[in-house]
Amino acid sequence: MREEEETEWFARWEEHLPSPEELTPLSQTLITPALAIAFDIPIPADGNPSPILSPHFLHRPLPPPASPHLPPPPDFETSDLNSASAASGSGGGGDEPARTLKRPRLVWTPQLHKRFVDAVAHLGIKNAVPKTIMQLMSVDGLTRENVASHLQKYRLYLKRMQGLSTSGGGGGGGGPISASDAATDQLFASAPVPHHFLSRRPVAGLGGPDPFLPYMPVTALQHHQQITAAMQQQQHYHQRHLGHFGSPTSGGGFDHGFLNRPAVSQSGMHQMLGAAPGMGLMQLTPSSAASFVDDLEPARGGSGERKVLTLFPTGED
DNA sequence: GACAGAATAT
DNA sequence: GATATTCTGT
Repeated sequence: MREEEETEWFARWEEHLPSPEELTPLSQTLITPALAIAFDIPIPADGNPSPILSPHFLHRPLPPPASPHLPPPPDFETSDLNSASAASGSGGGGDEPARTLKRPRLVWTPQLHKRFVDAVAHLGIKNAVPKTIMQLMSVDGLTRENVASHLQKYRLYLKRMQGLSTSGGGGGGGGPISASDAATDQLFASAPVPHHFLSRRPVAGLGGPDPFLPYMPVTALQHHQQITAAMQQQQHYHQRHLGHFGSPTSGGGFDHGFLNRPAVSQSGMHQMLGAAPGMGLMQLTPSSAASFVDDLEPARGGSGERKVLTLFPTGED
């Protein structure tokens, strides 16, 4: 029956949820040492180098950059990043420090989005407001603005989904959530939308007994394994190149064998980003080194100075 | 003044 | 298109 299905997907989805421990921090400072020096920004070994992020990793025994888990990103050409950022980097000088201090663009990875959805689910769509969501997510460096922005988009997505399932129009026929091939859908599809989100409220006839699914507290979820999430992220990016999402059957699709591998020690990664001056991209990346390589892929080389920031759940909320 | 949500900009 | 920033209402 339907319920069983939901229970099933939920159970599976849950497995993919990142746990704070797995996700643990690894991030990078957004300000490279060079920049820090250039702009006289203090970088305490055990403190906050910048107001941008709270670098747990900073006082964390950072694994050597030569970590076996950190193979040189094939697609990621440091030189490109460097040169690209050179204009805005310390060398470019053209950019003001203010720019450097500017909060970098956050990339909502599937993992991060999962946390987001999870939080929203727990709060209930009605109580899900940026601040609360942010707190529930417990992601270091994540701001209310980040969440608000994402929430805005998420709502639009939900609305769209509702429209599809409600008006029965769109190819949604099969289920409530028929992932389209839009990038957005891929991301959002990576974290199932609780069905009750899609149902426009207890409509007569639907008779949803509970507006809520039995979501377990985030804290509980956090204890789950999540290596899979890392994989999904990787796949997410692969998909962008290879084509589509739902091809678990194909050898290259879902390789659960890989997913089920013992969690890679989160101990080290992301330092590399720090090595890319001018790169302010921030990504919440789970500890799996396996995924970070792909993560680094410059989502958009066009703009030249896109920045990514790596965030991570702190779990200390 | 803080926050949420929407609109607009990058 | 994704995310940030700004604007407006509460």
